[in-house]
Amino acid sequence: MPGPPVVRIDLGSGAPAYAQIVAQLRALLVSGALAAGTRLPTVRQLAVDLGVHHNTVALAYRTLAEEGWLELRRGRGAVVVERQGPRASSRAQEEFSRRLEGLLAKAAADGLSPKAIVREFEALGRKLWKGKTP
Amino acid sequence: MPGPPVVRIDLGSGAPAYAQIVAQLRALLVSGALAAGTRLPTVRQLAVDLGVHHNTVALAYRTLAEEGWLELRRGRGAVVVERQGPRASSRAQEEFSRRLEGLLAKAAADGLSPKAIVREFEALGRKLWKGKTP
DNA sequence: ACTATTGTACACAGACATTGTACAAATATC
DNA sequence: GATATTTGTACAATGTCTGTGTACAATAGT
Repeated sequence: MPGPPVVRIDLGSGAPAYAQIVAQLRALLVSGALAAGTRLPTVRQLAVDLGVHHNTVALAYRTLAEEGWLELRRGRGAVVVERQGPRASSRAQEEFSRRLEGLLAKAAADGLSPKAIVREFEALGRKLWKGKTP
Repeated sequence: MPGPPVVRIDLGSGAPAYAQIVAQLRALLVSGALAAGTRLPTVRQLAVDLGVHHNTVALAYRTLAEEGWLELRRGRGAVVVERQGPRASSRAQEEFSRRLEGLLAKAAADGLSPKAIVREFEALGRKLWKGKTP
């Protein structure tokens, strides 16, 4: 039986390390790959794996805890909890729309074809909603 | 005859102002809404419109100039030029994949339904490739 | 020629990201 | 049960990033 899925970050990507950790763990949480009850690696363990300071991982965990994904307790660790997502706000909708537009434009500017972009989108969609809301 | 399309940024969105300007202008450039030969507003004019410092706009313009979209000259202004986009690198492909995954997961976590997400994706696709590469 | 316009250079202030270090709460060991 | 270990947290220090104030350089207009 495998341990929890691994996180890999890309230093030198511009994006802050803690934000990359948050983004990747959130993807695993949304997809259900990290189900309620799962215990995450300790902040120090994951920090060593990624080559960053444990406070950087701690900040990522705290961010996810504030979103309702994790429960954090000293001495125990980080555990995934049941979570009822919020209702979609128009704020979130607009934010998503603008960020997606920027991302697609950047991809096109970098030479990715519309076909390749659509393919990637569909692949990620299957990955994220793997049997959740088909 | 209308002037060039307007840019609107959202301070308090977390994203840096100059990055928002870059992202929105790049979207207009990719879609062809800003064609070669078009003259952009001066850095000071756009800065006043957006409520930021002109050096902030200048940084955005310089970023787009380095990507090959604009030609900048003192006294003249910023003009859109013909641009041959690069071939897609695997680096760009991976970058896009990870950013898109993070964005989709964030949207899902914020309560957006898969249906709403797909709808937005298709709408933006039509907007960005309006008659370019169908 | 001279003035106005326009992008640029550079130093400064504040916010943010990461780290070093020490601490507090829970658990494991004996 | 006392004690050591494990685990998340608090906080200051440092370097980087963002945005601004101000002055300058190059082009255009008169």
